[in-house]
Amino acid sequence: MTVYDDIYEIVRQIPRGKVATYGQIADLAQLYGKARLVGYALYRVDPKSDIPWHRVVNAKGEISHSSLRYGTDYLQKALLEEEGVEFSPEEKINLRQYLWQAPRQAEDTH
DNA sequence: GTCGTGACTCGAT
DNA sequence: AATCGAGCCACGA
Repeated sequence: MTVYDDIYEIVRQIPRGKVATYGQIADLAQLYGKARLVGYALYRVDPKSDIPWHRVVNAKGEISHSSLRYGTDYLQKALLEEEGVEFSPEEKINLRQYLWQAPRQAEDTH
């Protein structure tokens, strides 16, 4: 059991057509201020996994990626568009509209 | 064992 | 509004 498992669980809870930021996920995982771990966790995950990694974007609403890995930037944008998420001319997402409103006290379900 | 880097975020200038 | 720097933890060399 690692902190990554919590991150994965949270990412899986992101509803279709919504997006979440690294910082938000980190907060839900009780990792406030450690958003980099979230990015690292998603870096470790494979596109074929059950985790909707494409619904995770940075705080600016843009698609972030390390390097030219699998062209995941385009894939992510395509997947989000299929879910109904619109991109600005600058290829940004309007977080005011599409940001996932995480359930209150998600980290303390018991 | 140390050192550097990374799908990030925030506060201050 | 945009840019710079510091902070956080895990992993690879």
